[in-house]
Amino acid sequence: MTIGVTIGQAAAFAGVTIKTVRHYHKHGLVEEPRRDSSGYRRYGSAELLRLVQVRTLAAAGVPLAEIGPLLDADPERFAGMLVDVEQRLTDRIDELIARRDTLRRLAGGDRALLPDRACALLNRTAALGFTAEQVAIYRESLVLVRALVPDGFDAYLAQVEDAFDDTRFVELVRRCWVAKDWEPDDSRIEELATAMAEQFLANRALLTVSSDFQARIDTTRYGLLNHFGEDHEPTMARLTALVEAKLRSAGVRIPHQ
Amino acid sequence: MTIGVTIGQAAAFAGVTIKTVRHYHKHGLVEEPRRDSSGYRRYGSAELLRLVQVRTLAAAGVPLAEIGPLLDADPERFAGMLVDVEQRLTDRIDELIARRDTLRRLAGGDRALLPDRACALLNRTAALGFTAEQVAIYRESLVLVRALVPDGFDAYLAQVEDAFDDTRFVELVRRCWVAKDWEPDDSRIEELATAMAEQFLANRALLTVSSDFQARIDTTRYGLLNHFGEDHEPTMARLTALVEAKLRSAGVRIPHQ
DNA sequence: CTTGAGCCTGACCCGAGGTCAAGGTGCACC
DNA sequence: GGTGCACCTTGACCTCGGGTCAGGCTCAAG
Repeated sequence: MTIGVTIGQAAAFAGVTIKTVRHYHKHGLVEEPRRDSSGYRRYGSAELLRLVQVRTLAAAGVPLAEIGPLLDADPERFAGMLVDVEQRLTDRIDELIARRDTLRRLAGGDRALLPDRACALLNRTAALGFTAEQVAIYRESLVLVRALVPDGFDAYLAQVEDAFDDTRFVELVRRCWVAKDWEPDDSRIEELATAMAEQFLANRALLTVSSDFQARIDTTRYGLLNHFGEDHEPTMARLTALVEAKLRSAGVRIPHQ
Repeated sequence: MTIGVTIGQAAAFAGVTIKTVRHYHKHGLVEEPRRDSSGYRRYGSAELLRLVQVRTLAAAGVPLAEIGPLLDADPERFAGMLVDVEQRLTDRIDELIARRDTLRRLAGGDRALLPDRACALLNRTAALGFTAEQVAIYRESLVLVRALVPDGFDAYLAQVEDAFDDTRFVELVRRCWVAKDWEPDDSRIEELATAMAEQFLANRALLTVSSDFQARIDTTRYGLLNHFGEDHEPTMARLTALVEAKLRSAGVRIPHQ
């Protein structure tokens, strides 16, 4: 009567492959069992127990290099470490659940990149009558701002929400979008810049940015005026410059460049 | 005004390392963004979106090689594949939860190797007055039987549970254990073998093994008589041989060797 | 003008196994 | 007593998803 089970049976019992069992032997996690007359490994319950222990810990995400010392530690320490391993496992489970939620957002474009609050803002922008292109550009600016200043993003959103409550300001922004297609030397630009600056000064909340935000956004532009492509939009560049100049001369500190 | 965010900001936004972003570029998962005048990569919202998509799928366990085709598929197929990915993720979560439960069993030896039902059986064995050593040997036999014949294990347990209800049988088994220390030619062995065979014949249920079990256990011994170390226990070997002979002459089919 | 952080490429390294090759064993069936 | 066929042996190399290191460039601040 040959005593003990073969490597295949041991592997099946522990729920791993034969190769994995040999891997564990090679790394000293499970001692090599005795061999039968033909050189086959023969596993007894002690080795099976060890194998199940190793596999369970490995499957829980414990690196192989840590498993040996862990299993060889005295029972007290072992129990303590088990609690730790369980905690790590729980964290991983929670993370996977979070990933699954993110995955669901993936189906609907924006929601993968922006929090619900920002998506709501985009919807509001659309409802205010801005064109699809305008909304898309604004969306891009939101994504980039969030990437640039993750910590200040919530404060930024709050400021924009406030701005949207200022109907005169919204109207001016709409006119700025129209101005995009004017010639850079159109005389109405001067007029629009004056109105814009006055509105900013009348509602100073539009200008306040958190110090955190301010500190890091120097190279970027503030509020709704911030948008890329200015290189290709000389009219907008001129409008922005005029508004900035007017605000500065009214004593508002605005970073240059 | 430099447009777009740097690789570090993009990586932080997506929650990966810089190295990982470059890895994705190298494998064509995220297109290389344009570079600024100094050769730095500059990411726009399109690349950020793609990056978040890739990271989300990768974190959900989708192999990198599958992610490209998946994201480039038309929206309908994409949605379908997302469901599939989500299913895989759910499976993994469930598996991790199961692992966590197994981990808890690791603290208490037996429970990592044997189902609760088998542990209960061991406790019952102990309560019936068998010594700790006897219980330990029986435990080992249970583990090995489970490793050898995983599918037949439940049926085997059921049979043993029945056997334990047969008080005369239990008494005989206890006497067998005592016999272990007798000389191989002790005359009481003959007597004991006769009693054992009679009991088997009186309660045929003790002999029935599921065909599934039977088919694969030929090289092993049946029921409680099955235990290793017979090589070192000539007395037990003789007892077993006598019982088998008596059963065979009574017409019971027992595999040889 | 230096300092420190961030970026560039490229080559090699790592964990946890998987794959392939070339051969020995055990057993059932003809 | 062959002959499959599944299973076992060792050893060398491969894979995936990155990490690490080296050597050099760029940028903003003090």
